[in-house]
Formats: sequence, C-alpha cells, structure tokens
Amino acid sequence: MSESGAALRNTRQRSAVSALLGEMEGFHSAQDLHAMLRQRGERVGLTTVYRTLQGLADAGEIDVMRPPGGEHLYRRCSQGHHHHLVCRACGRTVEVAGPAVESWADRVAEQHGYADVSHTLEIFGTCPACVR
Amino acid sequence: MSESGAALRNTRQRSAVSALLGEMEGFHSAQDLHAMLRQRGERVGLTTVYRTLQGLADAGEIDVMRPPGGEHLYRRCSQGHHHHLVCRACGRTVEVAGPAVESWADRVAEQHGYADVSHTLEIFGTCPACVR
DNA sequence: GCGTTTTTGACAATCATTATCGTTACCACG
DNA sequence: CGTGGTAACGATAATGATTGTCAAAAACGC
Repeated sequence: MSESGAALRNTRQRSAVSALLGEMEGFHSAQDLHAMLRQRGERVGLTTVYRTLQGLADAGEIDVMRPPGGEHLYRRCSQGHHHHLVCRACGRTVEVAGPAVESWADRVAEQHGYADVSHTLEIFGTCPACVR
Repeated sequence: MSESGAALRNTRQRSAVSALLGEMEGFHSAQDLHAMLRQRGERVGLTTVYRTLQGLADAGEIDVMRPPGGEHLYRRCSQGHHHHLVCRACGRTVEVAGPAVESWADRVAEQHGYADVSHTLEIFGTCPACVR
C-alpha cells in the first residue's frame, strides 16, 4: 500500500517482453507480441503481456499509439518526448520532435487555465515507398 | 453503383441525430446520443445512430475523438480544421487553432517524403473549475 | 531454506462497435 | 397519384480487444 515502496520484481516474463520490444522495429499490438513470445517458446500469458506493457507505458519506457481500428500498439522508442509520422499503407514509422509544438500546446492550455497538461499527436501519410 | 450518384436520402432518423448534435455542447458518445433521442421519444435504433455518426464524420460535418477509455466521442464543431483542449475531469472542451502546428506537421512529413498528410492532435489538462 | 507478498495465467466477463438480414420508407418516374 | 427499385432502418447476434478474478507459483529479504 505504500506508494513509494513499489519495488517491482524481476521476473522471467517481464524480461522476455522487454527484450522482445528491444529487438522489434515498429509498432506491435499486445496480441502480436504475445504470439511472438509463444513462437519463441517463451511461456507468457496474454494477461501478463497486457499488464507488462501497461507498466512499461506508465513508466514511460514505451510509447502507445491508438490508431483508428481499435488496437493499441506499443513500441520501444527513444526516451524523450516525441511524436510519430506513420505510413498509412505499410506502417513505417519515423520519430519526429517538435519543440515548438510542445511549447505551443502548453501555452494554449495555460491561456485557458488548464493545468497538468499533456497531449497526443500523430501524423499520418503515405511513405515514399508506398506512393509509387 | 455509380460513384457520383450517392444520393443520400432524407430520413427522420438522420434529421433527428443531426438536430440533436446541433443543440449539444461538448462531446458525446454514440450510446449517449442514442439514449437522449429515446428520452425525447424519437425512435431511432442504436445501429442507425452509429451509421449516421460515421457518415457525418466522413463528410467532415462532425469531429471524432478517441480518448483513452475506448469510447468514441462525437461533436459538431466549427467547420474549419482545429484541435481540442479537453478537461480530463469534466470533459469541458475548448476549440483551438494552431496554424503553426499545421504547417509544421506538413513540413515534417514532406521532409521525409510522406504524401497525403493528415494528423490528429488532442491536448488534455484539468480545467480551472476542476483544479480547485 | 522460510515466510510474506507480488506476480502470474487460464478463464470468464465486459462492452463498444460491427455484421446480418428481413422489413420499412424514400423518391424518381410514369 | 401510384408504384417499383433501392437505400436506410433496426432488433439481434457476433466480434474481439481489453480487463477482472483468484488460486497457484515465483521472487526477494532475512
């Protein structure tokens, strides 16, 4: 119950999920990742995959995207705050940073008296390879 | 089958949904709107509400938001392109425009060779009334 | 090792959304 | 003003990702 004494334990399952994310490129759904772990012979429950991903997301170690279509997608990204430029056709993703956008969002929110500000931003397009 | 001969028909149900959206402030879910229509005595099926909302969204007449929590929220907004500043606690929404953000997004996408660019942006915060 | 506490995982439950498909109502045309 | 073709409706079932449950297993401090 102590809020500072979280003390997450090191488990085989958590390592497996984390390791897998380290090797993967692009975004993948929880169900995807679960299937991959199974193929490798790692025995991890689907519930645990969800829990682990949520934990990592809360900790800021991975990014979550909610594309139209309803499935949550997860990816290990560079640590800092950034956004994604995603190809509609093939899903290829580029990380983009926009300091001006960040400060703009914060400023707009503060002007309206909103506190504790966060935001989400995704850019969609068709990548060069898919345009042809 | 002719692509230009769409010819949407005027139905009582479509008018009811559209009218309701015209009176409402803020975002509401499809199920919400359906319940309100029922309370008014309008007899509209849930399926139809979903279909109508999707149609209006495709036509660009209403905005869709997908907040964490899984429910799609719809709202009639001003016509032009804009974004939303939403209160996490009470849902109060402010429309905000950011020309600089639009052009930044387009520029970033083009730099990476992405075509046919669009984007989504939501700002979340706690509004003045809920901060206290 | 030992006990405590977290974590796991199979399964059921949830719930918004979508598909189905017979019925109804719109509307253009005669 | 009737009528035929077709789009729209709507009750219900299906879908499918995510979350809740809870007994059993594993991890960590000592």
